[in-house]
Amino acid sequence: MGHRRGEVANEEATSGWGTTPCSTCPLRASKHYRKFSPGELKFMETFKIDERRRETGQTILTEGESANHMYTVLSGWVMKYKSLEDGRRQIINYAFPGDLVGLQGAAFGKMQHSVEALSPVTLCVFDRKKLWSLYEAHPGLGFDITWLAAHEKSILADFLVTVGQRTASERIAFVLVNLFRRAQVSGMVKRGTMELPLTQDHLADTIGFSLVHTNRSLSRVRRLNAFEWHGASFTMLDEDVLVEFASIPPAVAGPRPFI
Amino acid sequence: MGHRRGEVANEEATSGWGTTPCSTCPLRASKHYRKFSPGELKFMETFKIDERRRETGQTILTEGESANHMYTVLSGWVMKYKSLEDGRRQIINYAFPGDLVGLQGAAFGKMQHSVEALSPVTLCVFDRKKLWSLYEAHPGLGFDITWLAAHEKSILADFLVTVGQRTASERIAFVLVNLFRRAQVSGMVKRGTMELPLTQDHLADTIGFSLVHTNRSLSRVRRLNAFEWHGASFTMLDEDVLVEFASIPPAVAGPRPFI
DNA sequence: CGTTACCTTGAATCTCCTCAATACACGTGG
DNA sequence: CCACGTGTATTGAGGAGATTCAAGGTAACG
Repeated sequence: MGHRRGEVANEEATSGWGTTPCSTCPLRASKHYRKFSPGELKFMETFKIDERRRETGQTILTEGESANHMYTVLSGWVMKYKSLEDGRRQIINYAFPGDLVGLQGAAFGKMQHSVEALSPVTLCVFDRKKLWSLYEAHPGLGFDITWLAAHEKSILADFLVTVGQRTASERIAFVLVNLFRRAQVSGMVKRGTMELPLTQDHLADTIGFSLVHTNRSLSRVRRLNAFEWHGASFTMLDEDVLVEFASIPPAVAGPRPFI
Repeated sequence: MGHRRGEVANEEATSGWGTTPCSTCPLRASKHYRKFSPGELKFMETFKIDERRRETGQTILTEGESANHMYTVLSGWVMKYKSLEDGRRQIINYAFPGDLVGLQGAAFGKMQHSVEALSPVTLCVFDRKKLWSLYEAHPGLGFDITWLAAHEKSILADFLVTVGQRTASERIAFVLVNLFRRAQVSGMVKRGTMELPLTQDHLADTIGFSLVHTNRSLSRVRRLNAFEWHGASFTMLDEDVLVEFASIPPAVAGPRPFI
Protein backbone atom coordinates (compact mmCIF):
# COMPACT_ATOMS: atom_id res chain seq x y z
CA MET A 1 0.00 0.00 0.00
CA GLY A 2 2.96 2.22 0.40
CA HIS A 3 4.26 5.26 2.16
CA ARG A 4 3.68 8.73 0.92
CA ARG A 5 6.85 10.62 1.42
CA GLY A 6 6.60 13.17 -1.42
CA GLU A 7 7.85 16.60 -0.56
CA VAL A 8 7.27 18.79 -3.58
CA ALA A 9 10.49 20.24 -4.87
CA ASN A 10 10.70 23.99 -5.11
CA GLU A 11 10.40 24.87 -8.73
CA GLU A 12 13.75 26.35 -9.62
CA ALA A 13 16.13 24.51 -7.35
CA THR A 14 19.64 24.09 -8.70
CA SER A 15 19.09 25.17 -12.25
CA GLY A 16 20.71 27.22 -14.90
CA TRP A 17 24.38 26.56 -14.34
CA GLY A 18 26.92 23.96 -15.23
CA THR A 19 24.68 22.44 -17.88
CA THR A 20 26.15 19.48 -19.70
CA PRO A 21 26.37 20.22 -23.43
CA CYS A 22 24.64 17.52 -25.46
CA SER A 23 27.77 17.06 -27.57
CA THR A 24 29.63 15.68 -24.57
CA CYS A 25 26.64 13.86 -23.10
CA PRO A 26 28.00 10.73 -21.44
CA LEU A 27 25.01 8.73 -22.57
CA ARG A 28 25.53 9.45 -26.20
CA ALA A 29 28.98 7.92 -26.04
CA SER A 30 27.44 4.58 -25.12
CA LYS A 31 27.18 1.92 -27.76
CA HIS A 32 23.53 1.40 -26.90
CA TYR A 33 22.50 4.75 -28.33
CA ARG A 34 22.25 5.79 -31.91
CA LYS A 35 24.52 8.44 -33.41
CA PHE A 36 23.23 11.92 -34.02
CA SER A 37 23.91 14.04 -37.06
CA PRO A 38 25.69 17.35 -36.44
CA GLY A 39 22.46 19.15 -37.22
CA GLU A 40 20.50 17.09 -34.72
CA LEU A 41 23.13 17.66 -32.07
CA LYS A 42 23.06 21.37 -32.65
CA PHE A 43 19.29 21.42 -32.41
CA MET A 44 19.35 19.51 -29.13
CA GLU A 45 21.62 22.12 -27.61
CA THR A 46 18.92 24.71 -28.17
CA PHE A 47 16.07 22.38 -27.32
CA LYS A 48 17.55 21.64 -23.93
CA ILE A 49 16.82 24.70 -21.87
CA ASP A 50 18.15 23.65 -18.51
CA GLU A 51 19.41 20.99 -16.20
CA ARG A 52 17.77 20.23 -12.86
CA ARG A 53 18.68 18.27 -9.82
CA ARG A 54 16.21 16.52 -7.54
CA GLU A 55 16.92 14.74 -4.27
CA THR A 56 15.62 11.40 -3.07
CA GLY A 57 11.90 11.51 -2.37
CA GLN A 58 11.29 14.78 -4.19
CA THR A 59 8.42 15.03 -6.62
CA ILE A 60 9.28 15.81 -10.22
CA LEU A 61 5.79 15.84 -11.71
CA THR A 62 2.38 15.50 -10.12
CA GLU A 63 -0.65 13.64 -11.39
CA GLY A 64 -3.36 16.01 -12.58
CA GLU A 65 -1.11 19.04 -12.92
CA SER A 66 -0.19 20.60 -16.21
CA ALA A 67 3.45 20.66 -17.12
CA ASN A 68 5.34 23.09 -19.31
CA HIS A 69 8.45 21.00 -19.29
CA MET A 70 9.47 17.63 -20.48
CA TYR A 71 12.46 15.81 -19.05
CA THR A 72 15.04 13.27 -19.85
CA VAL A 73 16.85 11.47 -17.05
CA LEU A 74 20.59 12.12 -17.13
CA SER A 75 21.49 10.24 -13.97
CA GLY A 76 19.74 8.58 -11.06
CA TRP A 77 16.60 6.56 -10.39
CA VAL A 78 13.05 7.76 -10.94
CA MET A 79 9.65 6.14 -10.50
CA LYS A 80 6.28 6.87 -12.09
CA TYR A 81 3.18 6.01 -10.11
CA LYS A 82 -0.56 6.52 -9.84
CA SER A 83 -2.67 6.67 -6.72
CA LEU A 84 -6.26 5.79 -5.99
CA GLU A 85 -8.38 7.97 -3.73
CA ASP A 86 -8.02 5.74 -0.70
CA GLY A 87 -4.23 5.74 -0.85
CA ARG A 88 -3.53 2.59 -2.80
CA ARG A 89 -0.56 3.22 -5.04
CA GLN A 90 0.64 1.44 -8.14
CA ILE A 91 4.12 2.04 -9.44
CA ILE A 92 3.70 2.19 -13.20
CA ASN A 93 7.31 2.17 -14.31
CA TYR A 94 10.81 3.31 -13.52
CA ALA A 95 12.86 5.73 -15.58
CA PHE A 96 16.58 5.32 -16.17
CA PRO A 97 19.16 7.61 -17.71
CA GLY A 98 18.09 8.07 -21.30
CA ASP A 99 14.40 7.69 -20.54
CA LEU A 100 11.82 10.33 -21.22
CA VAL A 101 9.66 11.73 -18.47
CA GLY A 102 6.60 13.91 -18.91
CA LEU A 103 5.74 13.27 -22.53
CA GLN A 104 2.09 12.95 -21.52
CA GLY A 105 2.12 16.45 -20.14
CA ALA A 106 3.55 17.65 -23.44
CA ALA A 107 0.99 15.76 -25.50
CA PHE A 108 -2.19 16.14 -23.44
CA GLY A 109 -1.42 19.13 -21.24
CA LYS A 110 -1.94 17.22 -18.01
CA MET A 111 0.03 14.53 -16.26
CA GLN A 112 -1.82 11.26 -15.72
CA HIS A 113 0.71 10.01 -13.21
CA SER A 114 3.23 11.36 -10.72
CA VAL A 115 6.99 11.16 -10.98
CA GLU A 116 9.33 10.97 -8.01
CA ALA A 117 13.08 10.71 -7.51
CA LEU A 118 14.26 7.46 -5.89
CA SER A 119 17.81 8.73 -5.65
CA PRO A 120 19.53 12.03 -6.36
CA VAL A 121 18.63 12.72 -9.97
CA THR A 122 19.84 14.95 -12.78
CA LEU A 123 17.31 15.87 -15.44
CA CYS A 124 17.62 17.57 -18.80
CA VAL A 125 14.80 20.05 -19.20
CA PHE A 126 13.01 20.68 -22.48
CA ASP A 127 10.42 23.26 -23.33
CA ARG A 128 7.11 21.73 -24.21
CA LYS A 129 6.32 24.58 -26.62
CA LYS A 130 9.40 23.82 -28.67
CA LEU A 131 8.39 20.23 -29.20
CA TRP A 132 6.61 21.14 -32.37
CA SER A 133 9.70 22.71 -33.87
CA LEU A 134 11.57 19.50 -33.16
CA TYR A 135 9.20 17.58 -35.38
CA GLU A 136 9.43 20.23 -38.07
CA ALA A 137 13.17 20.71 -38.08
CA HIS A 138 14.30 17.15 -37.42
CA PRO A 139 11.88 14.40 -38.38
CA GLY A 140 14.43 11.89 -37.19
CA LEU A 141 14.20 13.25 -33.66
CA GLY A 142 10.44 13.18 -33.89
CA PHE A 143 10.66 9.56 -34.83
CA ASP A 144 12.95 9.01 -31.86
CA ILE A 145 10.31 10.31 -29.50
CA THR A 146 7.78 7.97 -31.03
CA TRP A 147 10.31 5.18 -30.63
CA LEU A 148 10.75 5.97 -26.96
CA ALA A 149 7.00 6.05 -26.41
CA ALA A 150 6.56 2.73 -28.19
CA HIS A 151 9.41 1.32 -26.16
CA GLU A 152 7.79 2.30 -22.90
CA LYS A 153 4.50 0.89 -24.13
CA SER A 154 6.17 -2.47 -24.50
CA ILE A 155 7.65 -2.23 -21.01
CA LEU A 156 4.23 -1.41 -19.59
CA ALA A 157 2.80 -4.40 -21.43
CA ASP A 158 5.48 -6.60 -19.85
CA PHE A 159 4.58 -5.30 -16.41
CA LEU A 160 0.90 -5.85 -17.11
CA VAL A 161 1.56 -9.47 -18.03
CA THR A 162 3.60 -9.85 -14.89
CA VAL A 163 1.06 -8.36 -12.53
CA GLY A 164 -1.82 -10.08 -14.29
CA GLN A 165 -0.43 -13.58 -14.66
CA ARG A 166 2.70 -14.32 -12.67
CA THR A 167 2.91 -15.59 -9.10
CA ALA A 168 4.34 -13.42 -6.36
CA SER A 169 7.85 -14.87 -6.58
CA GLU A 170 7.80 -14.75 -10.37
CA ARG A 171 6.80 -11.11 -10.26
CA ILE A 172 9.72 -10.26 -8.04
CA ALA A 173 12.12 -12.15 -10.28
CA PHE A 174 10.73 -10.38 -13.31
CA VAL A 175 11.07 -6.92 -11.82
CA LEU A 176 14.63 -7.53 -10.71
CA VAL A 177 15.66 -8.80 -14.13
CA ASN A 178 13.88 -5.99 -15.90
CA LEU A 179 15.47 -3.30 -13.76
CA PHE A 180 18.89 -4.90 -13.97
CA ARG A 181 18.82 -5.15 -17.75
CA ARG A 182 17.69 -1.58 -18.14
CA ALA A 183 20.30 -0.39 -15.69
CA GLN A 184 22.90 -2.16 -17.81
CA VAL A 185 21.83 -0.30 -20.94
CA SER A 186 21.99 2.93 -18.99
CA GLY A 187 25.52 2.20 -17.88
CA MET A 188 24.60 1.90 -14.21
CA VAL A 189 25.95 -1.61 -13.71
CA LYS A 190 29.58 -2.03 -12.70
CA ARG A 191 30.94 -5.54 -12.36
CA GLY A 192 27.49 -7.06 -11.96
CA THR A 193 26.46 -4.61 -9.29
CA MET A 194 24.03 -1.72 -9.42
CA GLU A 195 22.51 0.66 -6.99
CA LEU A 196 18.92 -0.41 -6.30
CA PRO A 197 17.31 2.31 -4.20
CA LEU A 198 14.00 0.52 -3.68
CA THR A 199 12.40 -0.46 -0.42
CA GLN A 200 10.25 -3.56 -0.22
CA ASP A 201 7.39 -1.13 -0.05
CA HIS A 202 8.26 0.06 -3.55
CA LEU A 203 8.57 -3.50 -4.71
CA ALA A 204 5.18 -4.34 -3.24
CA ASP A 205 3.51 -1.44 -5.03
CA THR A 206 5.20 -2.50 -8.24
CA ILE A 207 4.03 -6.09 -8.24
CA GLY A 208 0.63 -5.46 -6.72
CA PHE A 209 0.96 -7.34 -3.44
CA SER A 210 0.94 -6.35 0.18
CA LEU A 211 4.20 -5.51 1.87
CA VAL A 212 4.05 -8.55 4.08
CA HIS A 213 3.44 -10.99 1.31
CA THR A 214 6.11 -9.32 -0.81
CA ASN A 215 8.58 -9.75 2.00
CA ARG A 216 7.81 -13.45 2.38
CA SER A 217 7.93 -14.04 -1.35
CA LEU A 218 11.19 -12.16 -1.70
CA SER A 219 12.84 -14.32 0.90
CA ARG A 220 11.76 -17.32 -1.16
CA VAL A 221 13.32 -15.81 -4.30
CA ARG A 222 16.51 -15.09 -2.37
CA ARG A 223 16.91 -18.80 -1.81
CA LEU A 224 17.54 -19.25 -5.53
CA ASN A 225 20.91 -17.60 -4.88
CA ALA A 226 20.60 -15.73 -8.14
CA PHE A 227 21.44 -12.35 -6.65
CA GLU A 228 22.49 -10.50 -3.55
CA TRP A 229 20.53 -7.51 -2.40
CA HIS A 230 21.57 -5.69 0.75
CA GLY A 231 20.47 -2.16 1.36
CA ALA A 232 20.71 -0.27 -1.91
CA SER A 233 23.32 -2.55 -3.44
CA PHE A 234 22.18 -5.23 -5.84
CA THR A 235 24.47 -7.80 -7.42
CA MET A 236 23.24 -10.17 -10.10
CA LEU A 237 24.87 -13.56 -9.72
CA ASP A 238 22.90 -15.65 -12.18
CA GLU A 239 20.34 -13.89 -14.31
CA ASP A 240 19.49 -17.09 -16.16
CA VAL A 241 18.14 -18.65 -13.00
CA LEU A 242 15.66 -15.83 -12.58
CA VAL A 243 14.88 -15.78 -16.29
CA GLU A 244 13.97 -19.43 -16.24
CA PHE A 245 12.19 -19.27 -12.92
CA ALA A 246 9.81 -16.57 -14.15
CA SER A 247 9.90 -17.54 -17.86
CA ILE A 248 11.10 -14.13 -18.96
CA PRO A 249 11.61 -13.64 -22.69
CA PRO A 250 15.06 -12.52 -23.87
CA ALA A 251 15.87 -8.84 -23.88
CA VAL A 252 15.22 -7.10 -27.16
CA ALA A 253 18.42 -5.47 -28.36
CA GLY A 254 18.91 -2.70 -30.88
CA PRO A 255 20.30 0.81 -30.71
CA ARG A 256 18.05 3.26 -28.99
CA PRO A 257 17.55 6.92 -29.60
CA PHE A 258 18.06 9.53 -26.96
CA ILE A 259 16.56 12.89 -27.50
CA MET B 1 -6.15 -18.82 -18.38
CA GLY B 2 -7.91 -18.68 -21.66
CA HIS B 3 -8.56 -20.56 -24.80
CA ARG B 4 -6.30 -20.44 -27.76
CA ARG B 5 -8.47 -20.26 -30.79
CA GLY B 6 -6.15 -18.39 -33.18
CA GLU B 7 -6.36 -19.47 -36.72
CA VAL B 8 -3.83 -17.49 -38.67
CA ALA B 9 -5.43 -15.52 -41.45
CA ASN B 10 -4.11 -16.10 -44.91
CA GLU B 11 -2.00 -13.15 -45.81
CA GLU B 12 -3.81 -11.52 -48.68
CA ALA B 13 -7.42 -12.28 -47.94
CA THR B 14 -9.91 -9.71 -49.11
CA SER B 15 -7.54 -6.98 -50.10
CA GLY B 16 -6.98 -4.49 -52.83
CA TRP B 17 -10.47 -3.45 -53.80
CA GLY B 18 -13.18 -1.18 -52.59
CA THR B 19 -10.78 0.79 -50.41
CA THR B 20 -12.32 3.69 -48.51
CA PRO B 21 -10.64 6.96 -49.52
CA CYS B 22 -9.34 8.81 -46.49
CA SER B 23 -11.18 11.94 -47.56
CA THR B 24 -14.51 10.25 -46.92
CA CYS B 25 -13.35 8.28 -43.89
CA PRO B 26 -16.31 8.02 -41.55
CA LEU B 27 -14.09 8.46 -38.52
CA ARG B 28 -12.70 11.76 -39.65
CA ALA B 29 -16.18 13.20 -39.76
CA SER B 30 -16.52 12.62 -36.02
CA LYS B 31 -16.15 15.56 -33.69
CA HIS B 32 -13.69 13.60 -31.60
CA TYR B 33 -11.00 13.71 -34.26
CA ARG B 34 -8.86 16.60 -35.33
CA LYS B 35 -9.16 18.13 -38.77
CA PHE B 36 -6.54 17.39 -41.42
CA SER B 37 -5.02 19.86 -43.83
CA PRO B 38 -5.56 19.13 -47.53
CA GLY B 39 -1.89 18.21 -47.80
CA GLU B 40 -2.10 15.76 -44.93
CA LEU B 41 -5.21 14.20 -46.39
CA LYS B 42 -3.55 13.78 -49.75
CA PHE B 43 -0.52 12.19 -48.15
CA MET B 44 -2.66 9.74 -46.24
CA GLU B 45 -4.24 8.55 -49.46
CA THR B 46 -0.83 7.45 -50.67
CA PHE B 47 0.31 6.20 -47.26
CA LYS B 48 -2.65 3.88 -47.01
CA ILE B 49 -1.82 1.04 -49.34
CA ASP B 50 -4.73 -1.26 -48.71
CA GLU B 51 -7.73 -2.25 -46.70
CA ARG B 52 -8.08 -5.67 -45.10
CA ARG B 53 -10.85 -7.62 -43.51
CA ARG B 54 -10.43 -10.17 -40.73
CA GLU B 55 -13.06 -12.42 -39.22
CA THR B 56 -13.72 -13.16 -35.56
CA GLY B 57 -10.90 -15.14 -34.02
CA GLN B 58 -8.43 -14.52 -36.81
CA THR B 59 -4.93 -13.42 -35.96
CA ILE B 60 -3.81 -10.05 -37.30
CA LEU B 61 -0.27 -9.97 -35.92
CA THR B 62 1.74 -12.57 -34.04
CA GLU B 63 4.12 -12.07 -31.14
CA GLY B 64 7.71 -12.56 -32.19
CA GLU B 65 7.11 -12.16 -35.89
CA SER B 66 8.32 -9.23 -37.94
CA ALA B 67 5.70 -7.12 -39.61
CA ASN B 68 5.98 -5.06 -42.77
CA HIS B 69 2.65 -3.42 -42.21
CA MET B 70 1.08 -1.17 -39.69
CA TYR B 71 -2.67 -0.94 -39.26
CA THR B 72 -5.38 1.31 -38.13
CA VAL B 73 -8.72 -0.12 -37.09
CA LEU B 74 -11.54 1.14 -39.30
CA SER B 75 -14.32 -0.93 -37.78
CA GLY B 76 -14.73 -3.79 -35.35
CA TRP B 77 -13.16 -5.03 -32.11
CA VAL B 78 -9.56 -6.10 -31.72
CA MET B 79 -7.52 -7.35 -28.76
CA LYS B 80 -3.79 -7.30 -28.07
CA TYR B 81 -2.38 -10.01 -25.83
CA LYS B 82 0.78 -11.72 -24.68
CA SER B 83 1.24 -15.34 -23.70
CA LEU B 84 3.59 -17.09 -21.32
CA GLU B 85 5.17 -20.41 -22.21
CA ASP B 86 2.76 -22.46 -20.12
CA GLY B 87 -0.31 -20.97 -21.76
CA ARG B 88 -1.18 -18.17 -19.36
CA ARG B 89 -2.47 -15.25 -21.36
CA GLN B 90 -2.78 -11.59 -20.50
CA ILE B 91 -4.88 -9.30 -22.62
CA ILE B 92 -2.89 -6.10 -22.84
CA ASN B 93 -5.39 -3.81 -24.43
CA TYR B 94 -8.21 -3.52 -26.91
CA ALA B 95 -8.15 -1.51 -30.11
CA PHE B 96 -11.11 0.48 -31.38
CA PRO B 97 -11.75 2.24 -34.66
CA GLY B 98 -9.15 4.98 -34.86
CA ASP B 99 -6.57 3.05 -32.87
CA LEU B 100 -3.19 2.10 -34.20
CA VAL B 101 -2.07 -1.50 -34.33
CA GLY B 102 1.43 -2.74 -35.01
CA LEU B 103 3.46 0.36 -34.31
CA GLN B 104 5.93 -1.79 -32.40
CA GLY B 105 6.60 -3.85 -35.46
CA ALA B 106 7.28 -0.67 -37.38
CA ALA B 107 9.58 0.72 -34.70
CA PHE B 108 11.46 -2.38 -33.54
CA GLY B 109 10.97 -4.79 -36.42
CA LYS B 110 9.32 -7.43 -34.26
CA MET B 111 5.97 -7.65 -32.57
CA GLN B 112 6.06 -8.01 -28.80
CA HIS B 113 2.44 -9.06 -28.59
CA SER B 114 -0.22 -10.71 -30.71
CA VAL B 115 -3.29 -9.07 -32.16
CA GLU B 116 -6.56 -10.85 -32.80
CA ALA B 117 -9.97 -9.90 -34.13
CA LEU B 118 -12.82 -10.15 -31.61
CA SER B 119 -15.39 -9.38 -34.26
CA PRO B 120 -15.31 -8.93 -38.02
CA VAL B 121 -12.77 -6.16 -38.51
CA THR B 122 -11.76 -3.73 -41.23
CA LEU B 123 -8.19 -2.46 -41.15
CA CYS B 124 -6.39 0.26 -43.04
CA VAL B 125 -2.97 -1.00 -44.08
CA PHE B 126 0.14 1.16 -44.10
CA ASP B 127 3.58 0.37 -45.38
CA ARG B 128 6.13 0.33 -42.62
CA LYS B 129 8.86 1.53 -44.99
CA LYS B 130 6.92 4.68 -45.81
CA LEU B 131 6.67 5.66 -42.17
CA TRP B 132 9.85 7.65 -42.43
CA SER B 133 8.52 9.74 -45.27
CA LEU B 134 5.50 10.56 -43.13
CA TYR B 135 7.70 12.17 -40.54
CA GLU B 136 9.65 14.03 -43.22
CA ALA B 137 6.74 15.27 -45.27
CA HIS B 138 4.22 15.95 -42.50
CA PRO B 139 5.61 16.61 -39.04
CA GLY B 140 2.08 17.05 -37.80
CA LEU B 141 1.24 13.49 -38.70
CA GLY B 142 4.44 12.34 -37.03
CA PHE B 143 3.34 14.15 -33.92
CA ASP B 144 -0.04 12.42 -34.22
CA ILE B 145 1.60 9.03 -34.10
CA THR B 146 3.50 10.04 -31.00
CA TRP B 147 0.23 11.28 -29.56
CA LEU B 148 -1.42 7.94 -30.21
CA ALA B 149 1.48 6.08 -28.64
CA ALA B 150 1.40 8.31 -25.57
CA HIS B 151 -2.35 7.85 -25.37
CA GLU B 152 -2.05 4.10 -25.35
CA LYS B 153 0.69 4.36 -22.74
CA SER B 154 -1.75 6.10 -20.46
CA ILE B 155 -4.40 3.43 -21.08
CA LEU B 156 -1.87 0.72 -20.25
CA ALA B 157 -0.99 2.57 -17.08
CA ASP B 158 -4.66 2.65 -16.14
CA PHE B 159 -4.93 -1.09 -16.68
CA LEU B 160 -1.79 -1.65 -14.66
CA VAL B 161 -3.24 0.28 -11.74
CA THR B 162 -6.41 -1.72 -12.06
CA VAL B 163 -4.77 -5.13 -12.15
CA GLY B 164 -2.26 -4.16 -9.49
CA GLN B 165 -4.53 -2.48 -6.95
CA ARG B 166 -8.24 -2.97 -7.51
CA THR B 167 -10.38 -5.81 -6.20
CA ALA B 168 -11.97 -8.29 -8.58
CA SER B 169 -15.28 -6.48 -8.80
CA GLU B 170 -13.59 -3.12 -9.14
CA ARG B 171 -11.49 -4.44 -11.98
CA ILE B 172 -14.56 -5.59 -13.84
CA ALA B 173 -16.28 -2.25 -13.33
CA PHE B 174 -13.18 -0.46 -14.54
CA VAL B 175 -12.85 -2.50 -17.71
CA LEU B 176 -16.49 -2.07 -18.60
CA VAL B 177 -16.35 1.69 -18.13
CA ASN B 178 -13.08 1.97 -20.02
CA LEU B 179 -14.36 -0.02 -22.98
CA PHE B 180 -17.67 1.77 -23.02
CA ARG B 181 -16.08 5.21 -23.03
CA ARG B 182 -13.69 4.31 -25.79
CA ALA B 183 -16.47 2.74 -27.82
CA GLN B 184 -18.35 6.01 -27.47
CA VAL B 185 -15.45 8.00 -28.91
CA SER B 186 -15.24 5.52 -31.75
CA GLY B 187 -18.91 5.96 -32.52
CA MET B 188 -19.83 2.41 -31.61
CA VAL B 189 -22.45 3.27 -29.00
CA LYS B 190 -26.03 3.76 -30.13
CA ARG B 191 -28.57 4.78 -27.53
CA GLY B 192 -26.43 3.57 -24.66
CA THR B 193 -25.84 0.18 -26.23
CA MET B 194 -22.73 -1.26 -27.79
CA GLU B 195 -21.65 -4.57 -29.14
CA LEU B 196 -19.37 -6.23 -26.56
CA PRO B 197 -17.95 -9.35 -28.18
CA LEU B 198 -16.09 -10.60 -25.09
CA THR B 199 -16.50 -13.88 -23.31
CA GLN B 200 -15.94 -14.07 -19.56
CA ASP B 201 -12.75 -15.82 -20.52
CA HIS B 202 -11.54 -12.64 -22.21
CA LEU B 203 -12.59 -10.63 -19.22
CA ALA B 204 -10.72 -12.99 -16.91
CA ASP B 205 -7.52 -12.67 -18.93
CA THR B 206 -7.93 -8.91 -18.91
CA ILE B 207 -8.27 -8.48 -15.16
CA GLY B 208 -5.86 -11.23 -14.17
CA PHE B 209 -8.23 -13.60 -12.39
CA SER B 210 -9.42 -17.11 -13.05
CA LEU B 211 -12.53 -17.64 -15.11
CA VAL B 212 -14.46 -18.97 -12.15
CA HIS B 213 -13.63 -16.11 -9.88
CA THR B 214 -14.33 -13.63 -12.66
CA ASN B 215 -17.75 -15.17 -13.12
CA ARG B 216 -18.61 -14.89 -9.43
CA SER B 217 -17.31 -11.34 -9.22
CA LEU B 218 -19.18 -10.32 -12.34
CA SER B 219 -22.44 -11.55 -10.90
CA ARG B 220 -21.74 -9.35 -7.89
CA VAL B 221 -21.14 -6.33 -10.13
CA ARG B 222 -24.34 -7.08 -12.03
CA ARG B 223 -26.26 -6.57 -8.81
CA LEU B 224 -25.37 -2.87 -8.95
CA ASN B 225 -27.83 -2.66 -11.84
CA ALA B 226 -25.52 -0.28 -13.62
CA PHE B 227 -25.61 -2.12 -16.92
CA GLU B 228 -27.14 -4.99 -18.82
CA TRP B 229 -24.93 -7.45 -20.58
CA HIS B 230 -26.48 -10.36 -22.45
CA GLY B 231 -24.56 -12.17 -25.13
CA ALA B 232 -22.67 -9.59 -27.15
CA SER B 233 -24.99 -6.72 -26.33
CA PHE B 234 -23.99 -4.32 -23.58
CA THR B 235 -26.15 -1.45 -22.36
CA MET B 236 -24.86 1.09 -19.89
CA LEU B 237 -27.59 2.16 -17.50
CA ASP B 238 -25.66 4.19 -14.93
CA GLU B 239 -21.99 4.75 -15.58
CA ASP B 240 -21.63 6.90 -12.46
CA VAL B 241 -22.44 3.93 -10.25
CA LEU B 242 -19.54 1.98 -11.70
CA VAL B 243 -17.29 5.03 -11.68
CA GLU B 244 -17.87 5.54 -7.99
CA PHE B 245 -17.77 1.87 -7.14
CA ALA B 246 -14.29 1.47 -8.62
CA SER B 247 -13.13 5.08 -8.06
CA ILE B 248 -12.44 5.69 -11.71
CA PRO B 249 -11.09 9.12 -12.64
CA PRO B 250 -13.04 11.14 -15.22
CA ALA B 251 -12.35 10.56 -18.89
CA VAL B 252 -9.79 12.88 -20.40
CA ALA B 253 -11.32 14.71 -23.30
CA GLY B 254 -9.67 16.51 -26.19
CA PRO B 255 -9.61 15.98 -29.94
CA ARG B 256 -7.59 13.02 -31.04
CA PRO B 257 -5.59 12.52 -34.18
CA PHE B 258 -6.21 9.70 -36.56
CA ILE B 259 -3.46 8.86 -38.95
C1' DC C 1 19.35 7.13 23.51
C1' DG C 2 15.16 7.96 21.72
C1' DT C 3 12.99 8.42 17.08
C1' DT C 4 12.32 6.95 12.49
C1' DA C 5 12.45 4.03 8.58
C1' DC C 6 12.69 -0.36 7.15
C1' DC C 7 12.71 -5.47 7.48
C1' DT C 8 10.90 -9.76 9.46
C1' DT C 9 7.75 -13.18 11.52
C1' DG C 10 3.26 -15.20 13.65
C1' DA C 11 -1.66 -15.96 13.58
C1' DA C 12 -6.37 -15.51 12.06
C1' DT C 13 -9.19 -14.50 8.25
C1' DC C 14 -10.58 -13.83 3.73
C1' DT C 15 -9.70 -14.04 -1.26
C1' DC C 16 -8.86 -16.72 -5.02
C1' DC C 17 -7.68 -21.09 -7.44
C1' DT C 18 -8.45 -25.75 -8.95
C1' DC C 19 -11.21 -29.59 -9.76
C1' DA C 20 -15.59 -30.94 -10.82
C1' DA C 21 -20.27 -31.08 -12.18
C1' DT C 22 -24.38 -29.02 -14.32
C1' DA C 23 -26.80 -26.24 -17.62
C1' DC C 24 -27.92 -24.01 -21.88
C1' DA C 25 -27.47 -22.59 -26.86
C1' DC C 26 -25.87 -23.80 -31.07
C1' DG C 27 -24.70 -26.42 -35.12
C1' DT C 28 -23.82 -30.94 -37.36
C1' DG C 29 -24.63 -35.35 -38.97
C1' DG C 30 -27.18 -39.63 -38.61
C1' DC D 1 -36.12 -35.30 -35.80
C1' DC D 2 -32.91 -36.34 -32.31
C1' DA D 3 -28.12 -37.40 -30.66
C1' DC D 4 -23.95 -35.45 -30.06
C1' DG D 5 -20.11 -32.27 -29.64
C1' DT D 6 -18.55 -27.66 -28.69
C1' DG D 7 -18.36 -23.27 -26.55
C1' DT D 8 -19.93 -20.66 -22.86
C1' DA D 9 -21.97 -19.65 -18.27
C1' DT D 10 -22.78 -21.08 -13.57
C1' DT D 11 -22.27 -23.23 -8.94
C1' DG D 12 -20.11 -26.26 -5.08
C1' DA D 13 -16.28 -27.67 -2.26
C1' DG D 14 -11.63 -27.99 -0.50
C1' DG D 15 -7.17 -26.14 -0.39
C1' DA D 16 -3.62 -22.79 -1.49
C1' DG D 17 -2.52 -18.01 -1.62
C1' DA D 18 -2.81 -13.30 0.14
C1' DT D 19 -4.35 -9.83 3.53
C1' DT D 20 -4.58 -7.71 7.92
C1' DC D 21 -3.31 -6.98 12.56
C1' DA D 22 0.26 -7.30 15.54
C1' DA D 23 4.73 -7.59 17.49
C1' DG D 24 9.67 -7.52 17.46
C1' DG D 25 14.08 -6.45 15.43
C1' DT D 26 17.84 -3.74 13.24
C1' DA D 27 20.39 0.23 11.57
C1' DA D 28 20.81 5.17 10.93
C1' DC D 29 20.57 9.64 12.77
C1' DG D 30 20.29 13.65 15.61
